[in-house]
Amino acid sequence: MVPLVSTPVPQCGHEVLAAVLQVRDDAVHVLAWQRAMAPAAGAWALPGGDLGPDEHLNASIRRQLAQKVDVRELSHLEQLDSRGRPERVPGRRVVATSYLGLIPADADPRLPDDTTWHRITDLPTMAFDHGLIVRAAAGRLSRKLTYTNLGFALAPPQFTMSELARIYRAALGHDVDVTNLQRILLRRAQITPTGATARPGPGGGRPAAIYRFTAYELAVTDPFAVLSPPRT
Amino acid sequence: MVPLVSTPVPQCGHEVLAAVLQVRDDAVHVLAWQRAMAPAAGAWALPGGDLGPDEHLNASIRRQLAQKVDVRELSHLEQLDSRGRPERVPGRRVVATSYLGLIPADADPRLPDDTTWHRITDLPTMAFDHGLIVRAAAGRLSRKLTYTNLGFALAPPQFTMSELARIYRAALGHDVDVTNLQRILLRRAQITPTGATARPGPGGGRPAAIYRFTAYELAVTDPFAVLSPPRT
DNA sequence: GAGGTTATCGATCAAGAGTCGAAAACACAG
DNA sequence: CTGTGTTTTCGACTCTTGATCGATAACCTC
Repeated sequence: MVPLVSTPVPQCGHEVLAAVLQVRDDAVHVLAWQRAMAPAAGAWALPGGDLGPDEHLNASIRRQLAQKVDVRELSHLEQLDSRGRPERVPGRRVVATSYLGLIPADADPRLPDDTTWHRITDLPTMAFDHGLIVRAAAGRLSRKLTYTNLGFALAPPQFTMSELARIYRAALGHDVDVTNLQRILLRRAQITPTGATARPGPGGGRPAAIYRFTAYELAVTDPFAVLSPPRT
Repeated sequence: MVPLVSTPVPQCGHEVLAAVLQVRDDAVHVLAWQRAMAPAAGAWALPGGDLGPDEHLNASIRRQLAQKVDVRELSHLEQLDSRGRPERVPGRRVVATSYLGLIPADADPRLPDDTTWHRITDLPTMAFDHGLIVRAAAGRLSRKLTYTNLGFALAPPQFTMSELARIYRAALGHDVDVTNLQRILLRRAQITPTGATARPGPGGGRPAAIYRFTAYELAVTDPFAVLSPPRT
C-alpha cells in the first residue's frame, strides 16, 4: 500500500493528521498505527500524510484517512489547529494541520494490521507531537459536547438514555446524571423519542425508551449565551 | 507557478495572516493594507506573508505583523484556522494559517502609508479570501467575549463601566446593559475596582468608578459549563 | 440650593441546571 | 399469582446565573 522506499519528497512540506476518536467499552479511544521505519520507528502515529500539490485540506485528510479506516464510518470531521515548530519532525520541516474525527460508539470498522485503538488515558509512546494532538482533540470533544449537539457523532443511531449517558460519561471524564442529561437534551431538542422501547435485560427492569438524535450536523445550542441580546 | 517578479520563491507554500481587530469609535475595525501589485492589485489585504524555512508559526506571524504595526501594541494573538483551497490565491498554491490579533481600544499605533483601519461592517474589496478570515475573526471574538475574560484585550488599562459597555456593545453587535455587565464581570472576578473615580464630563453626573481587568491572560470562565461534574 | 445628568445599588423575575426520591414497568422466583 | 429486585422515568425542589427595573447617590451648571 505505502511505498517503503524512494518516496519522492513532496514539494510542499505540509501534512494533515487526524485524531479519530471513538467511545469503546466506556472509554475514549484513538486510532493509531505503529511506525515500522525511521524516524520514530516503533512509535504510534496518527493517520495522515503529506498534502498533495493541488489538494484541498479536507480532501487530503479524507484521502489519508481512507488508508487506515473506512471513511464512511466517520460521523464527524473538523479542523483542530496547525503546528509548525521546525523541530516537530526530525530531519524534515513539515507543518501539520490536525483534525478531530469521530466514529459512533457501535461501529467496529475493519482496520489494517498495523492499526489499532488505544485508550487515550493510557497512550503508548506516540511519534512526534501526535500525543499533544490527541489531547487537544479530546479536549475539544469534551468541551463541544456540552454546548453543541456533537453527541450525535458519538452515539449509535438508536440508543436508550442509559447507553447515551455512558457515552457522555466516557467522553466528558466525569459522572453524568441520566435524568439531567435527558432533560437538557430534550429541552434543546437535540434528541427525539422514537416511540420504541428496548427490552429489559435479564433480571428485568423497566423497558427503556429508545431515542435518536434530531439532527446529524453540528449545531450550537444558544442557551448558555451570556451577555446575550436583550430579550425584548 | 512561476512568480511574476523576482521575489525568491519560498520553499514551502505556506503563509500566515492576521486579522488584527480594534474597537474604534464604537465599531470594530480591522487592519488592512492596499496591494499595489498583481495579483489583486488595489484590493485590501491582511498583514502576513510567507512562512520562513525554519520559522515557528507564532514567530512568523509576529514577524510579518511587525511590518505593519508595532507588535508591542498587541494585547492578544491566537490561531484561528488554516485554509488550503488550491485556488484561494491565483497563480500560486499556498496554504494560509490565520490568526486573530487584538489591540486595546485606546491605542493608536503608527501605521505605514498603505495601511489603515476599516470598519468590519463596511469592508472594502478584500484580496483573496481575506474577507472570510475577517468574518471568522470577528465571530471568534464575539463568542469568546461571552465565556472568557478576553475583554482585557479590547479594553484600555483603566476604564469606567460605561466605557467598557461601549466596547462590548461594538464587539458583540448588540446592546449591553451596564448594570448586568458590571455584575457579571465582578462575580467572575474578571474586573477589579481601582478605587479611583473619573471626573464627570461637562454637565455633571455622578463620577464613575474606575476599573481594571484582573488578569491579562486568556481564561475561560467555568460558570456556563453545562453537563458539568457533580457539585458534591 | 434647584434641576439636570450620570453612575451605582438593591429588589425582583425568569430560566437553566443539579439533586433527590417516588412511581412505573418489567423479570424472575417461589 | 404474588412478592421482590431491577431499571427507567417523572416530578418536585433548590441553587445559580443572568436580565430587568426602579430608587438612590454623587456630581455639574445655573
